[in-house]
Amino acid sequence: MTVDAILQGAIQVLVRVGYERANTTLIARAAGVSVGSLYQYYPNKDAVFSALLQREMSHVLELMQAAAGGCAHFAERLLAVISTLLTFKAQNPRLHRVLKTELGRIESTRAMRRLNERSLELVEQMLREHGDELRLADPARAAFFAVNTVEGILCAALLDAPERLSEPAFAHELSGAVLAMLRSLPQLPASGVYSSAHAG
Amino acid sequence: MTVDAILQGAIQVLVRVGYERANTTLIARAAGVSVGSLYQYYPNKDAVFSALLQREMSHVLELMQAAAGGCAHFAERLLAVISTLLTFKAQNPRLHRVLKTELGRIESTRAMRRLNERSLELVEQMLREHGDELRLADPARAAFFAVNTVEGILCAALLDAPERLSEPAFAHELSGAVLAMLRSLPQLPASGVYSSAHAG
Amino acid sequence: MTVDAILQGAIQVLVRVGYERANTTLIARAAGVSVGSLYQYYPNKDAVFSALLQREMSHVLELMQAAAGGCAHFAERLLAVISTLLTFKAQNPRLHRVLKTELGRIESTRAMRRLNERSLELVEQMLREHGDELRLADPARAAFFAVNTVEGILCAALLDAPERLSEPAFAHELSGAVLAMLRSLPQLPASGVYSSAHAG
Amino acid sequence: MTVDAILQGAIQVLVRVGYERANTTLIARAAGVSVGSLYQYYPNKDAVFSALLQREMSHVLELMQAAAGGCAHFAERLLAVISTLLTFKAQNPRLHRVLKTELGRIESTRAMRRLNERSLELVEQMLREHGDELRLADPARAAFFAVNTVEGILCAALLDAPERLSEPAFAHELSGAVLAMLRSLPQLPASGVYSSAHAG
DNA sequence: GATGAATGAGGGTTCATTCAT
DNA sequence: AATGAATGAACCCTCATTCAT
Repeated sequence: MTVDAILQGAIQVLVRVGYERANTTLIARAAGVSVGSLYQYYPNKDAVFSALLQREMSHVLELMQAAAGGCAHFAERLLAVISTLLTFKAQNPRLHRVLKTELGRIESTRAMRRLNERSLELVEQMLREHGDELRLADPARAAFFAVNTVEGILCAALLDAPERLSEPAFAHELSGAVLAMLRSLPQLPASGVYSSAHAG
Repeated sequence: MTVDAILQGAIQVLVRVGYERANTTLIARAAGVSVGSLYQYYPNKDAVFSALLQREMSHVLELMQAAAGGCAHFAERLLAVISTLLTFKAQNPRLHRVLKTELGRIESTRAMRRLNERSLELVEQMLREHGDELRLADPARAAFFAVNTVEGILCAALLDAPERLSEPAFAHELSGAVLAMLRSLPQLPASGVYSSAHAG
Repeated sequence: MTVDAILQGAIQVLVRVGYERANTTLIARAAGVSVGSLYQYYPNKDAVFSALLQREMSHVLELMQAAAGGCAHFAERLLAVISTLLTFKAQNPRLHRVLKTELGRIESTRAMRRLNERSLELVEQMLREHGDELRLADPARAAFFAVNTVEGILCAALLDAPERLSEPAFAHELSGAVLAMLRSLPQLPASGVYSSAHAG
Repeated sequence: MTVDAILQGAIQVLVRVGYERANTTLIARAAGVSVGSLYQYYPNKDAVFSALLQREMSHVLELMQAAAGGCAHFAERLLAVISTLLTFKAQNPRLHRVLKTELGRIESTRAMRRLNERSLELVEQMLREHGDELRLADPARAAFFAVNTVEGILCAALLDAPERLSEPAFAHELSGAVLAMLRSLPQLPASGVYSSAHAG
């Protein structure tokens, strides 16, 4: 309850004044609690931002996971996942811009690393599930490329044109680009049966 | 002279302790000058980081521009440019990681915006010069995708595996991926044959 | 409580080292609080001095107002008010010398201006209440002359001979001088006789 | 030459930014010389302001002394002296406001004390020269009252209505007020001859 | 004599954190 | 558990002064 209020306060403050000017008093005030309470739930300032970052990431990861279900083809699934991601960030672009561009130091926290890995794994998992269709030689590497391509373009969009983030056209464009990229990556050698068939 | 020493000091400090813990005294000390001198050349702390960021970006932009010359085909050129970029950042990955991930607020400086635009323009220019080969419907948009794909992947590599940054294989992989992405983007309607057909 | 301690600290420091050498650390130390506390109650250093100046002025204004009551004739009243003022400043001449001679810039604060006006108004009011006796053509102007004459002489006395400030002879001298000055200022045209003559 | 340029620079800076923000670099720049040169002629910053204050005071004292000559009656002389003073300060009211209200600490310099005394002596001398007319029991005390009355009113006028400083009406008003004050001060007992004549 | 870059002590201010209530 | 006043280390920045050229 209080924990949640604090994270909401942190969001408000980050959006309003940015990371540098965000301080615990401001966050506590925005949360409607006292600084003392803030320190009862979080050991220090960075822990608040770290928790916020983790919550947001976990949340969007779940949304993406949910969106991924119930799609037959990989292209559909990719689009669904990317749309979900863009729609999520479009709900509060200022916040996500700040999280992306001003919280760098925190991102190297161990907990953050694990979450980053989880999102890589989610995508890798997707790629593996469509192994027949994609035939990627190295799904982990492909996931790394796909995830960071999306992150890079999303981050730039957050800065340049946050209002276009939620346009379906953007999601289509982006997922098309990522798909093309994935198809260009090294593929598994043609599987036995088919290749011998061709050879035959 | 002193200006340069200060930027070198800033680099050392950023590498050693990161942005949050970097302070003007530390920078001045690392530069071998006094704080007063630092403030004689830069109006405030952020101006130092801003100047550093600009210098690094300008430098790599020039290197990339030079690398772009003397390549016949687009694929070659793209590879040359990406290799140059990766090689440059690989020279001091810790620095470039910090610049990329902890200096977010500074990046919204006007001067930084202009440099970002310059790099977009450089790539857009490249794409236009190979218009016949690529036939991109919207070179500016394509440049936006290409640049930010590279940035996203580069940034992740800086965090995860800085040592692999300078491997030629990585540059090949990345430039191949970008090329594939570019080829998937909307193309101009076919010309040549049809137009002559119309003309005929 | 803390607020008061800070003002007492400011007084001590002003008396001990003067305005130029007074700094927030010194004031806080003299007040027995931390710098942080000082800044919890005052937005900046000058605000402390401003508050002190205001408090002292408000205080003496009230004392003067009280002293003014219960005097039948203007001469008595003027003497009472001036005696009060001199006695007040004589309690801490070093402080009031510093306040008068080293805090010039602060005096142009809006709050200070208003207090200055209040003291002018107090005197103007006094002059108007004794309109029959004094017959001043321009009480506001007369107040301006009277107040600043007292201020000028008081300020010089604070520098030259603070110990004589509380001597009753000085108050008598000064109030006599001010009274003479007031009587020399332009008067209203004679009334009474003439008006009744007209009426007759 | 350079000395004079520095004082002119100091005036410009005081007028433009006030005492607190006035620094040696600014003064040197305004004077068209280097900081080094400033320190060749003045041992430290305060010495510059002190010299300026002394020069201005000496100058106006000379002007007042000159104006005092060639006046038969005391009233004329007083008016001439006060007019000269007001006219002088009216030439640069901002400067003289700053000198009066922000340079308090410097005014307690020994050199300043001597100049203050000189101006008191000038007036005392005047009062003595018109001894027959004024019959003041204590000319030094009278000078103290007169000088500081003028200073007090002048200082307030400098703050409140600098533009009216040069109006002849103001000088008349002020000199009339001072005259009345002087006439109210304790007088010498009637001299032998006359009093016996009256008595007889 | 003149210059002005360099110095670094000093001071204003902030803010993460604590702890008595 | 909650509060928020108090703390004081830390940091940005200024500027009087020096001194090598």
